[in-house]
Amino acid sequence: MASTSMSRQRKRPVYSDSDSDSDNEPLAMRGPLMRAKRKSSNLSGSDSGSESDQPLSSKAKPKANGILKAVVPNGSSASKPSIKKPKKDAAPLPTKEKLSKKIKKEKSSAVPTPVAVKSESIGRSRVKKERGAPSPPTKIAGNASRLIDRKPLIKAESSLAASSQNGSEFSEMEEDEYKWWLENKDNDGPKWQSLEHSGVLFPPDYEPHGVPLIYKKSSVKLAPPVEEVATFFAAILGTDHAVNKVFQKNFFDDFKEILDQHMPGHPIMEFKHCDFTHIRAHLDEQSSKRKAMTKQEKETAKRLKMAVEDKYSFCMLDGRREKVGNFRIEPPGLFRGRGAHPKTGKLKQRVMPEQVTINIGKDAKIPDPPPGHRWGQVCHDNTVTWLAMWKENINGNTKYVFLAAGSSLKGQSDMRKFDKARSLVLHIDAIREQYTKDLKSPDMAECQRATAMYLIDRFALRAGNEKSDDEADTVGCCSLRCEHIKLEPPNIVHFDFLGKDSIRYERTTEVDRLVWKNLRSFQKGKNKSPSDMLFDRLTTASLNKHLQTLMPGLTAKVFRTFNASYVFQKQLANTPANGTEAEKILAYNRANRDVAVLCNHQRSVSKGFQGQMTRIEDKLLAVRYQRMLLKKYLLEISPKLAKKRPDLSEREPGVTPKWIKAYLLATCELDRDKLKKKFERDNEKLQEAGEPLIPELKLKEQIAEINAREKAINDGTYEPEPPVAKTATTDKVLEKIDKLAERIKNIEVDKIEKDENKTTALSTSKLNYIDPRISIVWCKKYNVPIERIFNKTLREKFTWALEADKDWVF
DNA sequence: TTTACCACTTAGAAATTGCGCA
DNA sequence: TGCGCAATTTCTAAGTGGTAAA
Repeated sequence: MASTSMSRQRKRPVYSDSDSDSDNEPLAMRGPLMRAKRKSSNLSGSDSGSESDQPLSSKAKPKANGILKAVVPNGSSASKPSIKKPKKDAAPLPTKEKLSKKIKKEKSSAVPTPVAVKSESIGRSRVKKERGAPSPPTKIAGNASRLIDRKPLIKAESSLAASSQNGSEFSEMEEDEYKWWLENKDNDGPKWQSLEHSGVLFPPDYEPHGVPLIYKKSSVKLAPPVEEVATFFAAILGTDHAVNKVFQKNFFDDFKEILDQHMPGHPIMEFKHCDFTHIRAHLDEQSSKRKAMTKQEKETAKRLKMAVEDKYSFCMLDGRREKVGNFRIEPPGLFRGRGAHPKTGKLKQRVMPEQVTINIGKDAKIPDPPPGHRWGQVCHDNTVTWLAMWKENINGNTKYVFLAAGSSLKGQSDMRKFDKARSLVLHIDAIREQYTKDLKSPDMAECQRATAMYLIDRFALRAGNEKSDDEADTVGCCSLRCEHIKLEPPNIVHFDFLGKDSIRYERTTEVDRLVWKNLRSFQKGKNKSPSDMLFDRLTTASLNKHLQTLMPGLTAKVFRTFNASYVFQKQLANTPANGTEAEKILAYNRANRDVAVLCNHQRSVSKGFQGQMTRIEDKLLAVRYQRMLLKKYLLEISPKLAKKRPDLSEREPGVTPKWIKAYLLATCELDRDKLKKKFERDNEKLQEAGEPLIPELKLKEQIAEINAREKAINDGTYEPEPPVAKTATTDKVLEKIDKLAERIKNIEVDKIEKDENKTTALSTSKLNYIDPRISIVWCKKYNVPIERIFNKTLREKFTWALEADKDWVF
């Protein structure tokens, strides 16, 4: 909304095709997999899977050998001399002229004049003051208003203290929305003026269960602190961690230490003789008990939990109630490092109040530490946003308690992030021109920097800070080693390395020929071995320092946000304007998926995936079969329709005689089971009521009917009944057929989406990289309710973007 | 200039909740 | 009404990038 960049002249980046086969768009997203999946789609509409209909003006076509070929924006090969100039108006971004109009419009709304802002949450209006002035006291109903309207806001008898005395008063206050985005909030300077909160919530003390560890087939009763650690291991049995040798070793080293300390003279010497299964059985039993609780018991437990957490859930920031994020101190457990983390399995110790620093307003009441304890430190630092912090014992990292994602502080920072990425639109042409020039630089540092910038810009690579030996061996752009790329002339690069969270980045693509030559020279440099740094004259710090000279505030990570949002906006142009809501959402999710592929956001395939796909397939065929029966019946009662509606004579794909037989037989099996269950249930009820039971003969009769049906199916004499009342008119049958058609379409969309999302996680890009205003504007344009694409959490996180004008572009 | 530290964002997995279907 | 699956939420590890200290 009130973007800082709006007053400047905005221009669309020009995607030029240089002689050095430069293709100025992120390429990484154009994987062969994606194309193949698209091709498998049999849906109509603009995103039908036809290559020519594909969204990217610059598409990668998998070559016969599976190599991804980089192509220029118009779709032709970048490496071929016959490159067509990209049509500058083809991109979804508006023209310069339109933009300047838009800017004028935005300019006028960028500086918010005092306006009456309607509070959506409670339907009241209030008048916002001019920006820069302090926020007005928030008007809040009932007791709460007493707490908030007071001036000065926080005194010895603080609002929070008052609220915490009577439980949830504080958090039940009626909320009045504070539209911080209508103010021009300064990034520098203090983050808050006053801050009240209730501190942090500690995990409960350990309660021993007394289940022994089995060592060399003998029971060993463990001392409670030892039992606790053994129970941590029992809890991870069945996961990959439990069989990871490093995890086992690290765990056992720490376990042994606890054993030596609390049970001197214990017999436990080797991990391989430890049997945690009894403890695990106990945990499973506990879990089953929890699951078996009645609805009411569950509700009571939930209410009790909420009552305890209530006071920690909210804080008062500058007199406004804000949600706290992770107010819980992390419980002790085993460190689950990702990938090949050398410390995985080590014991994460219990955090004591004495280790915790509380950050709170000077005038606020300091929350009470748990009885018998004191806080490590209390500070009043308003230049930071955290409410509490402590150091964990595994890596010595600091853990912070921050406000929730939907809070004003996080929202402001988010909006700034996207505005910054958006302002890169204005600089990207010059930046690309500059680094393309620098690719030829005789200065090695400059040449490496330009090459790295190309990779960061085109493949959305992370910066790649250096890491120490006691972390997993993962890399980003600047920390790539020679072994992470393989070069194939004239310009093909195979990337294969582990990125953040040890997620594999594996991609084969064409690059600019100069980039390829540079990479070869960096790789084959003097005495370089595979484990040497590819960019040995480059650091993230030096790269970012250079980026700052190109655009204020520009760092390597801004390219990821910029490219993600830009690609997303562009791909959304493939939304079928006249499609159904499901088809529009499919197009939306596909654009989202393109971004996720670009950013390499992966997820592991869930265990039951194949089974789920088979079930969807079965469901689809079953509905098709129903439609087939209806069509057949309709032509029997109205043979004249055959000419008018040739579709009624069309075969249902996949519904073969073999499938029909198997399906009908499976139905018999299912029906028998159902009958038996119903019979038992009914009789149980009758017995409870003291009424006469249904005789078993009745059940046997019904089962005999099913058996006869089964025999007829096997004999090939079975004639299925049409799934419609015999009295139904032709119109009624037609109506039913149309309904089934819609159902089939929906199942097909589900199936395609499920398959396409198998290994790609869409949520990360949606949450962190795609400017939410693009989605909101899309919803307005295509008349899709925002709830269909943003869940409650996302809507809360992106409240600042909800009012984006329908003409807004990234 | 390098290193350590700090504050924050980004990330996938796991846990929990909700919902549709038989 | 219960079950299975999907969606959502929670959890916390693992990044980035700025700055102060060595």
